[in-house]
Amino acid sequence: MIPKQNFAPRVLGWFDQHGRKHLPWQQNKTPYRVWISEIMLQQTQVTTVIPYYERFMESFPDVYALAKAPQDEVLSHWSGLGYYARARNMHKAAQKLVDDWQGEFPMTQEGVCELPGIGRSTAAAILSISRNESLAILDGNVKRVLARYHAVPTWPGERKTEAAMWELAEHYMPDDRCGEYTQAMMDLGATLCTRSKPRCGECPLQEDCVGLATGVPTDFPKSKPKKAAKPVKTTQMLVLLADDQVLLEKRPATGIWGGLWSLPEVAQDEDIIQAAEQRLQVSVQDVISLSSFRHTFSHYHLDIVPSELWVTASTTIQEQGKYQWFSRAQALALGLPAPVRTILETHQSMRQLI
DNA sequence: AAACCGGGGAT
DNA sequence: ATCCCAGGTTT
Repeated sequence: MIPKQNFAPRVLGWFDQHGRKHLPWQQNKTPYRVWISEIMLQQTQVTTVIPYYERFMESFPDVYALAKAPQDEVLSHWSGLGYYARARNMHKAAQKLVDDWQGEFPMTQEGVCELPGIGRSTAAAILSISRNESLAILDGNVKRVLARYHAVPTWPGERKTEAAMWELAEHYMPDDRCGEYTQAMMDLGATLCTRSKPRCGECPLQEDCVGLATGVPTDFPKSKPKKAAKPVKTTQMLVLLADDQVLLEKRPATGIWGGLWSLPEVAQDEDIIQAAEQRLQVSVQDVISLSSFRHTFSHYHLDIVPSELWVTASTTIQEQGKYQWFSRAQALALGLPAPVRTILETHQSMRQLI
């Protein structure tokens, strides 16, 4: 059992002296007002949120006003905050509160979690701040404070680590002054125990913060392990040959190889003859497997499985714009993705062997 | 350009 | 039940 070490009293003492207590949503702390502030603060800094929050409350002073407002009006009040899905969820949640809960927030955390856009942490924030319930939050700020205080050795994105951190959060949650404690933890993380340059000298937890004792508190929380192994994707590329010409496909302007001419691709598990005959409108006479190879991007490996298809072009697919037949010389003069160029050059030597 | 972020959606 | 992503900002 981890001792409590006066954790909450120290955090609350610091809050009494240094915490922010006059923000708009810290007055008249109804569940509704706290909820709106929490959603806005999930995505945006305090100073930006304040004017949005005040305009929002003026137009939608309670859950009934929000529920009956047209979605467009809600979104226009959100305009500039981004993450519009959260505003839409909020609007839906307001309607649910009115329809199913007589406009009141449910009495339990589980009940509050049923509302769209509200999960365990946000529900705990709403209920602890507005009703002084002893429910712990675990947002990014609290994660950072706890990860440092205990020098948590693993990445909080891991399920086990996250579960352990929820236990810590609950362990330190006091039975009194719950709402203030929630506020205090968020403030501590936001103002002192920041991601870089934490001001440990001013922290109420400095004497027994294990992260600080290591000498490098910013080593915590441990960051997401760098993918040593880049993910591997596989694709099949088709070298369609008809009358000494090869079929290329113009890539969409955006995304990988945007705007370049490339070989037609077929999904890893797809039958290439079927795919070619259906999608490329050719009749396949012969198939030759070429050697597979790996092309590596900054963020993944692409295993390419090329095949040479000897075909007769039955219809006029070349008129569709996206596809075009080229002589090998023409093709090699185009902007081609490096692996495609490799295939076409290799193919030339293959051809001489046949 | 990479990390971060709570919740939702997909698997 | 678990993993991964959308949609942004911050470092």
